[in-house]
Amino acid sequence: MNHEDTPKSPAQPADEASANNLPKAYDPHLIEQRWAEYWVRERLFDVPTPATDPGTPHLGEMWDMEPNRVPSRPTGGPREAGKGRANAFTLLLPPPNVTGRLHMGHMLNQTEMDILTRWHRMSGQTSLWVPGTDHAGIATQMMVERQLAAEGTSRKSLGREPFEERVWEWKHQYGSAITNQMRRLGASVDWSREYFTMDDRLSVAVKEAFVRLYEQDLIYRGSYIVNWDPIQQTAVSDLEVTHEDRLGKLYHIRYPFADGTGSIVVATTRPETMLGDTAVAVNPTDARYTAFIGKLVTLPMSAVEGGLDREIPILADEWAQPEFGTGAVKVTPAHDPNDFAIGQRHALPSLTILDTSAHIDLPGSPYHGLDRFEAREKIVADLEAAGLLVAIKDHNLTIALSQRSGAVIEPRLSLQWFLAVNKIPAAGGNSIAQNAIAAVREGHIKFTPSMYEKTYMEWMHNIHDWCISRQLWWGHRIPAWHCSSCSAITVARDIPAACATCNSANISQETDVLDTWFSSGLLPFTVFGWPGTSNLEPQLSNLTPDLAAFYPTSLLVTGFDILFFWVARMIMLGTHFMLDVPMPDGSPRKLTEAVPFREVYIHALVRDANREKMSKTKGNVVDPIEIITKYGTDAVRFTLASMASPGTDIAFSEARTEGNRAFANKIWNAARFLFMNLDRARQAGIEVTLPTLGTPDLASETRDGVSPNLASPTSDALESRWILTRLSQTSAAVNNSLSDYRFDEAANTIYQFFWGDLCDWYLEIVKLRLNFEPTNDLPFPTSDAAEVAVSQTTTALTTLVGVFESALRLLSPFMPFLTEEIWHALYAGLPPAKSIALTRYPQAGDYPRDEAAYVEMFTLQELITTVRALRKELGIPEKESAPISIHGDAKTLDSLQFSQDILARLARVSRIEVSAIALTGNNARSTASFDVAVLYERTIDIPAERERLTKDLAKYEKGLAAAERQLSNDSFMTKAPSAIVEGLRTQAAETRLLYDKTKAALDALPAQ
RNA sequence: GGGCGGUUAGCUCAGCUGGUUAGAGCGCCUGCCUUACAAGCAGGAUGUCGGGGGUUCGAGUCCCUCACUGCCCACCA
Repeated sequence: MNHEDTPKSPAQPADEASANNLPKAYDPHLIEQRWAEYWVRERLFDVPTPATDPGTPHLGEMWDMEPNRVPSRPTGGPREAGKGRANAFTLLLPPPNVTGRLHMGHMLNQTEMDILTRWHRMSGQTSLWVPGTDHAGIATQMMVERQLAAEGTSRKSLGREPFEERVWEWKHQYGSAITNQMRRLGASVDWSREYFTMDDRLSVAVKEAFVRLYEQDLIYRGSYIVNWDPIQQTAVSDLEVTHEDRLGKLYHIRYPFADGTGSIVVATTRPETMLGDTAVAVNPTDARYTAFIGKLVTLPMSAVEGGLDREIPILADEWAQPEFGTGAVKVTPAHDPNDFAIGQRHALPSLTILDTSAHIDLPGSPYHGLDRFEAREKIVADLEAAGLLVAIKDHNLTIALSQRSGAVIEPRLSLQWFLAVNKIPAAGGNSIAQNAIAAVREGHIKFTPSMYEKTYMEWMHNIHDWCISRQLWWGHRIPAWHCSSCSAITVARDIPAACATCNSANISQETDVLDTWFSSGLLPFTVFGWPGTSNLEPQLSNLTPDLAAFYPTSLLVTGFDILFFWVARMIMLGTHFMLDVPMPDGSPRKLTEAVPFREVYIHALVRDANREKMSKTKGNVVDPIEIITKYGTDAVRFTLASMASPGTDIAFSEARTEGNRAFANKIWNAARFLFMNLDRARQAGIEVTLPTLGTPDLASETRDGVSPNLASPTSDALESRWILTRLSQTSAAVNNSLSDYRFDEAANTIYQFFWGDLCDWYLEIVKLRLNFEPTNDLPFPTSDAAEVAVSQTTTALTTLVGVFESALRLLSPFMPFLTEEIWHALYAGLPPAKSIALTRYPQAGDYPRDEAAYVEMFTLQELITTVRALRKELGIPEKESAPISIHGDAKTLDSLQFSQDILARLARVSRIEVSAIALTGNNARSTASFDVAVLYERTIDIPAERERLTKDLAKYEKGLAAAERQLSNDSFMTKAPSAIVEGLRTQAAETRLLYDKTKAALDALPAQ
């Protein structure tokens, strides 16, 4: 911890930890970078593939593998997800886009994952966190296209292959920006397993998945209405479309009957699509129109030259709703999903009248080449001129926008590839959606918070086939070849030489690529090597050693925004493919082992301090790197963790972060205190045993008992017994909270323990026990004094170091940098493990509990607090000591008798008198267990005192009344559990006592 | 149009299966540079738990209803 020099290798820190060379204020910059690099360089969190042992991969062997070696699994740590399963905790990082920059959402996500991974690792599980990045089709393509535009060129003028090369170049140059930012956060991932979704091995897997689904007849190609983004010029899935309410117009347009006998008025929001109308529909029950059914109308564009002069039928279809508009609807099958369905029902032709950029595509017509919105205006004007525009009404409509480009979605009939999610495979079994539903319904996947299970189910039950093709260049190109001779399609794993149908060599590969989510939906098994490379029996070969060891993954941590995009797709594809992969023992895999993960933890959105969604346009985006630079990574991590309560969004607060930086500083200074005293001890020749409880070797020996290191030589002083009890309680609470993903509870518990218990009380008391100059100022009168002092100092310091080291381990998953730094310094260059992250997580059973000490300490704290308050009220100067008088039961007095030195130091008590009678008056206060008076002559502020007492009295009176009402209520007495009744009785008695005392004090106040 | 949340101190939020007198951090007020820490220490003030009704011996907690607010889903021209 020598910060004056150039940073030393963290593996060999300064020889001696000394308070002298520690800066007074904690400066995260001096240490964070160093440790982040150390963790990566030393490969501390890598988990190698288990040795191939055909038949039964043996995870037990992994315990001997350095360096991810952890103490044996203690009892009371994380709950095991599946019984009888290897002791592994596996987690897949939701891959950020290669184009991405770290934002607060990432940081929250990664902080939570890192806390859990570090906790599981320290709890004795082989913990594997797999990182990677996503090629993010559209986003990346856009990024490079923008770059090209700046250079005055374009994707199209470059051509497909040079463009793809260009994107790869971009990826190699900038693609690691986000993972480098991750390293800075201290994410304890296995970097040796880092993947990119377009890596060769993953591309092979994507191809394999596609081909298998095609062979199973679950992928098909067809012409359907899809959501078309005219800017990107590609189809997008339903999920990539957002809806916005806008005020629009409803146009009433007259369509004259072809026979000249009249007309019908239709209502539409999109007059321009009438160019593609092939029918008019009315409801069969609509009496206004039944007579017209079967008649032909002339498309009113007939006045225009260009082949638009056509007659279309009026037909009956349930879709037309009499109440809406005029009750008659024009039908444009190629440009509206509903109209398409009507067209299907009535075998109508589909006329595509817009090109891929949403311009009218009708050569020869006066509208040709116009943008759809320009065309609308012109058509409306023309209709009006022709006297065919009946009305224009305001109309609230919902428009569909492309999430990525913001373009108004144009429903467009086009040839796309789909995944049939509701189809029962030819070979039998369940549909993809059915498996995905069963996996959750049968409890093989658990959602936290559980309400998301409902959301998931709702969506999955109403799911449509998934359009998986995209008209992009960047992505996994669909492994299908079109034959120009017979137009058959050949789908193959390897580039085919000829058409599989007619054997023609005139084949060319499909130009579409796959939806990015198709490849990321496969990740939970493809990252572990699926489909395998061996040439064994194909199905069996799919079980790679990594899959055997790590699939299903334990957990998925993510935001709800990708619940459908990614989570649902992983469940669909995971259950579909993995059901075919045998278990390590050769038995068929069941659904429970086929799921991609056993649990899903869904976290909140990070918003700004005003609860506004962070967005670039609003300019309220909080850059995590900026905040980290300002407050330190640990402080930001701790802030996010402490605010991450399930179900509610996080309003990121800089004030909170500031508070947590103060917490880090507090710990830093507690460490300085510790090192200062270790220095003194060294100079005084006192030897302090460093704690080994958390180290791998000792942990296995002490797993069921109390560490000999902490139990002995442990001071039997009250504060020692108390702090160990608190440590045990805190460990229990933190482990419980983390089991339930209650990061907020866990963080707050540790905060309270470290600051409240350890620093505010324990450290202050321990100062009394540390005495390095036995000849001076000694409270012991005997000649053995020096010896006693040395032994007391030794045990006190040993306990202090032990407790502090445990607290560091407890905090380590939350604040990995700070704790790593101090922990290494504690061992002065000879740490018992390479990292605090490889030590054992504190367990309740690691520390002796002493309930009596807990109660005794509570009374003492109450006394000290009361005396402090009285002193303040009496206006006693801070530095001045004062005598007190106590009245209480024998037990209380007895216990306080041994704590006189503590009272003297913490409450500046110079002398203690015992009073046989109750104490009242303006210098006294009462609690349930004692009365105490500070003996100090000073006039007090009588009105203020009267006000305080009156307030108290009212409070007691109210409480007493409530309690007595309850106690005299027969049904309460008979129905309430006895513990509650007893509790209330005790409380009532105490309140009565306090009431009486307060009343007496009030009466004793001089009148004014 | 369906569905799901939220409403607790000035601010941001806890409060688990209903059970003693509702908590924390920040902010605020008062006094302290007490030799680990002023990014600190000590003391203090602050709530008809959104409104109304109900169930219960007992409701911040369960039910109904209203209000406000946020989000997700949705093919009504």
